[in-house]
Amino acid sequence: MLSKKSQYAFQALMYLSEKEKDGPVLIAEISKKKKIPLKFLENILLELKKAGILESKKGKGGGYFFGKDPGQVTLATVMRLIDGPISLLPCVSLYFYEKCANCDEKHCGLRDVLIQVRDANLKLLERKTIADLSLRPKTLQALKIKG
Amino acid sequence: MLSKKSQYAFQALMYLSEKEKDGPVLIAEISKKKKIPLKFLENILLELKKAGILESKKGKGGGYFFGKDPGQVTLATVMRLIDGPISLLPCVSLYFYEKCANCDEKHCGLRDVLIQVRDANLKLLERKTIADLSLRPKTLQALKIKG
DNA sequence: CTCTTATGCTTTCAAAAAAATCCCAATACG
DNA sequence: CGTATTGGGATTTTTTTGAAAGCATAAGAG
Repeated sequence: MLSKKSQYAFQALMYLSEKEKDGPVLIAEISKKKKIPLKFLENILLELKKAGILESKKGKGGGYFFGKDPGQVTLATVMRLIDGPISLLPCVSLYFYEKCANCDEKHCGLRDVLIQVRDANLKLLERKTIADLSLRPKTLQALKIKG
Repeated sequence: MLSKKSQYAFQALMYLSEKEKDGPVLIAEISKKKKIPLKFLENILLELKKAGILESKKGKGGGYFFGKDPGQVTLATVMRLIDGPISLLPCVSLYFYEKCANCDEKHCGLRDVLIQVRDANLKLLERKTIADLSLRPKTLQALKIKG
């Protein structure tokens, strides 16, 4: 399961993505609109900034905004940043690999399945970006039908 | 990520599956062979028993054994039993559904993606069983080549 | 019937992680 | 300068996880 922290991160990123054209957005505004505890949100945004996903400006007219194109920020990147491994066990993780305590990886049936699970997840999470979360398929469909 | 508890559960189930023909297996034996803390393992096996996956017999010649065919016990079942939801958020869970605090499900792009992720996971985890963990593809391949 | 061998069940404890809060420093702008 | 806003660590609270202890219960052997 995703932690509250990464749920908040996604909500904040979606909000920022929608407001992208309006310039910097205040933490307080996101906090209020998305009902995220203010100080917790501060930490989250800071972490996203350190990773280069967001940027910020202090003082009047300041706030947070994207440091890179929301269409370039994958869900997998955000999840790894905030929650760590996407894999179900460290022994199948690409970015956070750790050897199993008590299992021979060459003969572990569980590992084989978890690698398949990992790949299925990555196939989706590495493709989908923050931009995809706002431009939803259903919305696009609706537009198609209308147009 | 899977908890230690469900890792232990899978290891124990794999061990029991291999020893199925030898009759009941002692908790202590599993604990020793798989290096799982004894008392922790007791609780895990008990939980698996309550779910009908395992059965047990007390006294001399007692121990744990399968209550149903290992080929009928899916990984998804075990994971839900021990760790809870397989989905990344409760709002997309089939067995542990809970409404999102602050998002309109009909217009949540994140939810759409997480449903896809859930389905990709279930496709694998509902198919694979404990029996599959022991009878590994590579082993079968080796047998094919030999035979 | 009672001794031995096992599991059953509740409770408790400790450690770690998650979530939230607090404080003050740094920076930008007018 | 003074106000608005983020920076960033320290701290606290809560929840979850991992593990252990202890006594209860059941089954079989003799």
